Amino acid sequence: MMETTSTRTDSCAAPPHPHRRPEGQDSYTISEVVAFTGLTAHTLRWYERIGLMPHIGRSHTGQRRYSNRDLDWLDLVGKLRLTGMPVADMVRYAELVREGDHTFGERFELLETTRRDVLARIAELQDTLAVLDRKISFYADAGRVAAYEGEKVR
Amino acid sequence: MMETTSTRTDSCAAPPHPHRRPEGQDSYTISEVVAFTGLTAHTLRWYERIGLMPHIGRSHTGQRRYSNRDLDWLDLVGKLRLTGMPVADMVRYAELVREGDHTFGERFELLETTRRDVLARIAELQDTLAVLDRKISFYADAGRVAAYEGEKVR
DNA sequence: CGCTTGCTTGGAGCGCACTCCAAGGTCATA
DNA sequence: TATGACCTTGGAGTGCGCTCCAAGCAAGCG
Repeated sequence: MMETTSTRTDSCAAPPHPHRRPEGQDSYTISEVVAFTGLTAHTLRWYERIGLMPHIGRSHTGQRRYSNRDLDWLDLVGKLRLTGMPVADMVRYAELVREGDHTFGERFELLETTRRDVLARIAELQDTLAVLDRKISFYADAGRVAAYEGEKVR
Repeated sequence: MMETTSTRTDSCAAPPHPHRRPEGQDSYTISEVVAFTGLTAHTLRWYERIGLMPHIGRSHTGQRRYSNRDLDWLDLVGKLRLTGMPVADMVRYAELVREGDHTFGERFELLETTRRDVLARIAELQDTLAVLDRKISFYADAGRVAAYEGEKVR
């Protein structure tokens, strides 16, 4: 078997990074990174192609060797992805990082905007949760009483 | 102009349904529903085609006339959409509703599963928020000090 | 009557985020 | 040294959720 699709380990894993090797020996193959992140090798290569990752270091024969730093970046990308941030925006952020220190302000603003988006999203979800709870208790205790959908949803 | 793309009003609108007409006179054209929901007419027709909406009532000339009930259903669909629930699952739920009372159990379970998903999603987002906050304060008070990305992200 | 606006349909097209393929080179173990 | 797992590339394909198109019908208006 090759190119495993998603060896995503249980998400209730340990907090830090149990698998990482110390600085200096931090050189991971793409399949190791697949195992750590749950991303596919395809996706990792694609991230690099579109500029969402820096160019990854290579072995003497041209194979990718990821560093701890690369893994940290992937962690951040993973988090940002969870917020629903478009890949294009993350690429933009990556570009700002590559461009150097004079982009600090812009990066800061991008993060702040994202933060506000996340807060708004959480609020939306909590709103939805309320609707869901109402509907669930409706089903739970109205048992099977004439209860068609759309009835006092809100 | 026709087929406006997104006349989404500010989301801090009034809680109930300021625009609705009383039962008996609740007959809205597709463009009215577009204005209410922020969906496009295309999307509304598509929802109907794929079975996410029941077949909508028609005028004597075959034009769609939405009822308050239809609007309620669209509200629910909008909420479920916010949770990230796939359209296919919402269609499944719609089917269960059409199939009648004997699907109560299954509907209940679907809602409960969704509820758990939403809770998990909120937790994820809060986790992300913490990362974001850390990074933001890093940018804020480290000012412009050597601060490359991936540095102690977590 | 012609013009505009708004609605109808089936089917094609689009943007995003992957996802996979084909052809070939590399590495570790027996 | 040979087998098989793993890696490389550019480019094509997929699935989702819309999004749009073309052709045509119906109503209102000057």
